[in-house]
Amino acid sequence: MPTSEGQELKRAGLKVTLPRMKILEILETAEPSHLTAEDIYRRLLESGEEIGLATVYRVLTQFEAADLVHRHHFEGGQAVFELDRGHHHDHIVCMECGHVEEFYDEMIEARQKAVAAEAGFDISDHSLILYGRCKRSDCPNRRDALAS
Amino acid sequence: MPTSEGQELKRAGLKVTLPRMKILEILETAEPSHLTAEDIYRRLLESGEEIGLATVYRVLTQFEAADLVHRHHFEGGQAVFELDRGHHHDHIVCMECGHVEEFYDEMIEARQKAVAAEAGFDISDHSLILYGRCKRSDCPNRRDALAS
DNA sequence: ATGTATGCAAAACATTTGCACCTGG
DNA sequence: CCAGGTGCAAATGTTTTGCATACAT
Repeated sequence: MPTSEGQELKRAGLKVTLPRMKILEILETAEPSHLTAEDIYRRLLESGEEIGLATVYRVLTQFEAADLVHRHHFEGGQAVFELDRGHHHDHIVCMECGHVEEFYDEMIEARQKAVAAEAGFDISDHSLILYGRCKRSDCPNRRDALAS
Repeated sequence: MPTSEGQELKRAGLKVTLPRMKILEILETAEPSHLTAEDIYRRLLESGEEIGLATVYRVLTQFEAADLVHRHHFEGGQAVFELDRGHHHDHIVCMECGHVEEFYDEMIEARQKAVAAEAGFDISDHSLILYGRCKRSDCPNRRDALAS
């Protein structure tokens, strides 16, 4: 019985290997869903896998090329990776606790297109990130400050 | 007679030194107005100044803290710096030639605020970058591809 | 003078790459 | 079996830092 991970990999034209399976599995079950390469590496080690950080980067780069994941450059140096679940969205990042919230706004998307057309650009991608503070005390995912 | 650069530095609470003056001057007269630290370093060397790259980074970081400049993280690894001329705007970046165009859209700004409020965030900053291709043949500022 | 800024070289990081070995189909 | 994938270590590219010297006030 082929796993769903295995099928996804084949569909993407990638050989089904253990590192790729494991990394995909981590991305699929990750909570929160935005992880750095090191986050993934650490989780692999924790679950006893002998996978190198270089492989994590290589696999993530392949996944990105295959549109399985997106790479975001939030503030703080490290890129974060997120599984493409088919629904485009933008991000709000809490600079106090690192919590990431997703949103999608039809009007913003439309205005972006209009603005690009006006400027004579063919847009292939965009990045919209709001930085701020979530006022909730139950803020999950507390990690080192992302703030500059 | 104090130069305008000198006054700006004093206003920002920074001691008036030659490296700071020169770097501020480069930022003020830069065309295009988005420069990497290396861009600035190269221009300093070209005009015969003996200023280290480390100093360029230190000064830019201080300028950023003093809100004299903004630091943007376009794709391609290097941060780019831009003088704060008092008018907030977002960016369209051509992935073929690196040309950067600025835009401001009231509706997008308004929607961002609304979205943030809905999510319970206090927004302190945001980053909106559109990536694409400018179709013009007279595309200025041709540099190494920024594309991934 | 005196505390801060600077230059240089070395460190710190995130990420990529070379290469010998291992593995999936 | 054999192309491609992986681990490790070393290289890369950007940005930061330690420290002795130089400078602004």
